[in-house]
Amino acid sequence: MEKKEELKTDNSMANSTFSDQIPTTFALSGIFDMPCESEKGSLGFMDMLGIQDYGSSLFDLLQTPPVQPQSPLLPASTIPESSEVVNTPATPNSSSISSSSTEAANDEQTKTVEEEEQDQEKTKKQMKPKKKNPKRQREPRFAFMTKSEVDHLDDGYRWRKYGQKAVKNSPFPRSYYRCTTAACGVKKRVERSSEDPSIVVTTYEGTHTHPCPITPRGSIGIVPESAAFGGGGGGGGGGGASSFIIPQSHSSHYQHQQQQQQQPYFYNHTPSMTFSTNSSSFPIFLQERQFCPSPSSMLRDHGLLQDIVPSQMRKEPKEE
DNA sequence: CGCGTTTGACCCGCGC
DNA sequence: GCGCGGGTCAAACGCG
Repeated sequence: MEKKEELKTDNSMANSTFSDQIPTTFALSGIFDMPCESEKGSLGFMDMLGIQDYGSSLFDLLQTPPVQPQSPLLPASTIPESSEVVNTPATPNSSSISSSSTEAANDEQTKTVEEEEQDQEKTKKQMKPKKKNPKRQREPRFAFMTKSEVDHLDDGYRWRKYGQKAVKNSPFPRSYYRCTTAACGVKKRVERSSEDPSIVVTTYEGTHTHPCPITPRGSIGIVPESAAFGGGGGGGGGGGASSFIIPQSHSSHYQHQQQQQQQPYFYNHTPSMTFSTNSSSFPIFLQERQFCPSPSSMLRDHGLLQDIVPSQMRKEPKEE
């Protein structure tokens, strides 16, 4: 009962129009989980940021003391709370590297005969395509934290909620979303930080196999904040969510790098992955695992990674 | 009627 | 082997 109320409240937030729920400040971070085998070889910007491997638990991440007392990208004066939390990469000591989140990335796989039998045995049990595949590969994952009142951030795609679970050690539930586009198996998890309820942790998993339904492929890229605010999310019907704009012009560091590199933040099939900013929010991307050592593969498909991560940050790791 | 959400049940992996 | 926690399914329900 109480739980129900809680969830209702949660939903009400998510369903609110982003216009009145629009967060004034966004602080972001990202987690990448590439289905690579190499555990230690490659280095991403995770190293650039002095970040260690992340575990699968986002809460571990949130609860981990920051490596950097204060990120130069996040003026604490503006976002005192989030700056601490959001810039909270796992410390070398935070051995929350479970990396064992056995995601059913390939749950679309065909079932084996054995599994069919199992299904039959389980009579009323819903047939689950999940199999005991020891090498279950995970889709690339990207997570970031957002300081927002709204749970479900509108990234331009349409999502359908398919589940919600209570998260241990957290009063807030975790919501599971799936891209509504057929044949697109991208999933998204949204949960609110128990430490700081104002922080929403969104985890994307997989790669969209289609252009953004809201922002056509060609028009995506660097979205002007104002435009993104008014158009990207709002127009999208992404489902009562807040749009978010990746800040660019306000981040001196990023801007500087960008100007130097003259490379856009986003790549082709970028959804309108934009993050709102009030001149005080900065995306901080973290890598959960590591990048695939193959440069070509990186360029080809990074999933959401290539959508969001600045190119210079995605520079292929020097062979180790 | 179509689409999205809610929610309880189920499945699976992991740790003990 | 068992329990726990995370992830998913699908029927029921709500809404436009």
